[in-house]
Parts: sequence; structure tokens; C-alpha cells
Amino acid sequence: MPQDRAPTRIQVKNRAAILEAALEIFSTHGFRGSTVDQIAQAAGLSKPNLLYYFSTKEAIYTALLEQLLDTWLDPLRALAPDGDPLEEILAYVRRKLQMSRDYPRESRLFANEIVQGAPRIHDALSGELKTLVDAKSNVISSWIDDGRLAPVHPQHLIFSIWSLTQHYADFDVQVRAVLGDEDPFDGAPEFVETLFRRLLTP
Amino acid sequence: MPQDRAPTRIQVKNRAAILEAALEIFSTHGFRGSTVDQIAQAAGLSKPNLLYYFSTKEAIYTALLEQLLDTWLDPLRALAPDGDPLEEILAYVRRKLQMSRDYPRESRLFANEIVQGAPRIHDALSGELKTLVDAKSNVISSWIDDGRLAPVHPQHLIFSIWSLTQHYADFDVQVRAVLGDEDPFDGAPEFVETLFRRLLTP
DNA sequence: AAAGAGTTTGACCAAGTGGTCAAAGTCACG
DNA sequence: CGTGACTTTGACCACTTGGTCAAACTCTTT
Repeated sequence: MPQDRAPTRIQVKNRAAILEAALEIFSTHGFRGSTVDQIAQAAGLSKPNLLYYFSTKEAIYTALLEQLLDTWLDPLRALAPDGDPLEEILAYVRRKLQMSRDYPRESRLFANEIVQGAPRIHDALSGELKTLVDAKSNVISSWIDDGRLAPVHPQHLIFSIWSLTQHYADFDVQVRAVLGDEDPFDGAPEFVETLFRRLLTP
Repeated sequence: MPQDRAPTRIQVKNRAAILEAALEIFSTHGFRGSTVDQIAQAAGLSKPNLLYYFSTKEAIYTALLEQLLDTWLDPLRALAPDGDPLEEILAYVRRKLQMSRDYPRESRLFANEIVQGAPRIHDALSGELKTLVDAKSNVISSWIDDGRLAPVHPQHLIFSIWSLTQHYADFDVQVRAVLGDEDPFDGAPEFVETLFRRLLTP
């Protein structure tokens, strides 16, 4: 096991390779459905070698979740109280949709975890996540109070943004099966923009 | 293994118990994350006894999926071409939301399967499901052409109904973590109704 | 070049898992 | 009640899986 010193060049490389491989595997099979051997192979390491860097399968998984949660919440953090309400929310929607397109594995990783009851991330949901959502909900409420946004339940509005945008990543196979040859992301941006514009225009 | 005759009283009882138990287990742990022993225990049977009724774990799972898919699509089938467009769609939304409330396990079962790439249900998605969605999309398109509904991409409209309503079942823990004491289903019906009314009113 | 830290691996283990099987037990029905 | 079909189970097996370990190998630093 590496010491507490500064990580070596090899450590940096291998840890990154492991987390990248783990993202690939965990996001498609879930925690229980993934094996250490699969991850090791995807990372180009032997199983004992992988376990030299992360001592348990669980450690890889939680390291991955922790590392990604922050990034995942960035688009919501960027919602600016002093911007134009409708444009701020539409910009948030666009960022989230873009993330579904560019980082579907991250989305599915969280989807897997949460659908199965979020056993390893529950604290972050009722802590960090709730705090952030509460803060942004207050911003939205004040916009509504000022008559700058049509009245809606702020938390449910945020849920609707999550569900609509992440649907394109999480349920990708279903969306593509239904659409046939049409690329989901051809129609999605316009659709969600129209939806939230009509919902929120005062 | 039971013969081809009419099922006995015991067969009826035990098969039902197994499918009920399997729904509980598979919907919370996914296929790979569930064990035959868990299901057997939940059904009140020994493992060999369970395997007397379903010869493999996979057989239980696919029997469950097949049995539930039809029920799951019923609300969409009920969308009537000769009804009032907006009211037909709102009624569909209400039915779906009600199903998320009453049958969250069924929703999560499909969510688990689809997030992981739908390996065992892919044919049904691009067959039965696509056919149904195509048919109903045509109905919606004709409503739009007649000016009785605001113009939107029909398939994306259907995706939005699925994602919004199923979100309350699939991501239940997250929704509850964010809302705290507030029951999700207090605000959800009004929110989704408002959303689709504003989106679709011509 | 030598030493010590850091890295890699083959062989191994215990627990868990899906599934089998023969034997024992139970039920329906003439 | 007896018989044959149906049901249940303990013991078992092969395989997978997470994880260990000592020995070998490689890199960095002096």
C-alpha cells in the first residue's frame, strides 16, 4: 500500500486508470453486478495489483461517487440569483442536458445507486444535496414572489429538470429503441427548452 | 417439475408467492444483485423448492418482466384518439403518476433493467413498446395538426411523461431526502398537471 | 551500483452462489 | 386405504468472487 507521501507518477496513472475503468463497469452493471476482475481488466491491471491501490471493491466505488458528486452538482450551483430568472433556469436545463449527452456513465452510476435505495450515498443526499436544493429553491421562490416566474413548486421544478434531462442518459437504450434511427439529442434540446419556457413564463 | 396439466392449487399459490417475492428483491437489488436464496426466503420456501417451480433465476426474472410489461403499458394503451386531446393526455399523466405511487417496485424493476442496458428486455422495447409509442405519437401528431394541442415532438412528449412520473418511484429516496418531511405525492399531482397543461394548451 | 521504497504477480483461500439429486414426505382420487 | 402424482428438503457440487500473501521485480535516489 502506498505511504502517506506525495503520490508517485505511477500511482497517479494507475489510480486514474482504475477510476475510469470502475466508472465504465459500475455504471453499466451496478455495484453488485460488477466484479473486481472486470474492473482490473478494463484498467489493464491484475486483480491483486488493483487491490494494491484500492483495498476493497467498496473503496473504489465510494471514491468514485465522492469524486463525481461535486462535479455532478456544479450545474445547479451555477444558478445565479442575480441573473434573469427564466434564462438562468433554461441555462441550467441546457447544462444538465449537455451533461447527459457528454457524461452518460456518470448519470447512470448515480441512477443505479439511487434506484437501489442509495445505500452508500444516502447521507450526501439528505446533507449536501438537500442543502443545495433548499438554497436554490429559495432563490426560485423569491423570483416567483417577484412575479418574474410563473408560480410552481420549486423543489418539484428541480426534480422535473433532473428527471427530464437525465432520462436521456439513464434510459438511453429505451429512448433509442423507441426513436429508431432518429438521434435523441436532435429533438431533446428544443423540446425541453419549449417545455420549461411554457411552464415558467409568467 | 410440474407436468403440462392444469396447475394445482399449490402450484398457483407458490408461483404467485415466488413472483411477489422476486418483485420485491429484484426491484431493490437488480438481477445480478439478487440471490435465489433471498427470493426463496422472502417467498417462504427453501431454495431447491423454489427451483422446482422456476428452474433458473433467469426464468423467474423473465417471467416477472413479461407478466408486468403488459400492465405497465396499459395506461398508454388507454389514450383514446377520439377523446379531448388535452384531457386525454392529462388523464394519462395522472394514471402514470398513480402507478408510481401504488406500484413503485414495478417501476424500479424496469428502471434497473433499462439503466443497465435492458439486456433481457431489449426486444420488447424495439418491438411492442416502439409499435405502441409510434401509434400513439401519430394520434398526438394529428391532434397537433388539427390545432387542438400546442406543437411538440410527440415521442419526446411521451418520454417527458415517463420520466416525470416514474422519477417519483425510481428516485424515491432522493426525492424524499430533498423534501424532508413533505410527502412527494402532496405536491406532485398539481405540479405535473400544471406543467403539461401549460406545455400543451394551444 | 546498491539500497530501499514502491510495484506487480501467481498461487491461494474462504465465503457465497446457482443449480442438482435422490430420498422422504404429502396430497388427490379411485 | 392405497397408489401414483406432486411437493419438499438436506446434502452436495462446481464455479465465481472478494481478498490475502510472500516472493519477485522495478524504479528512484544517493
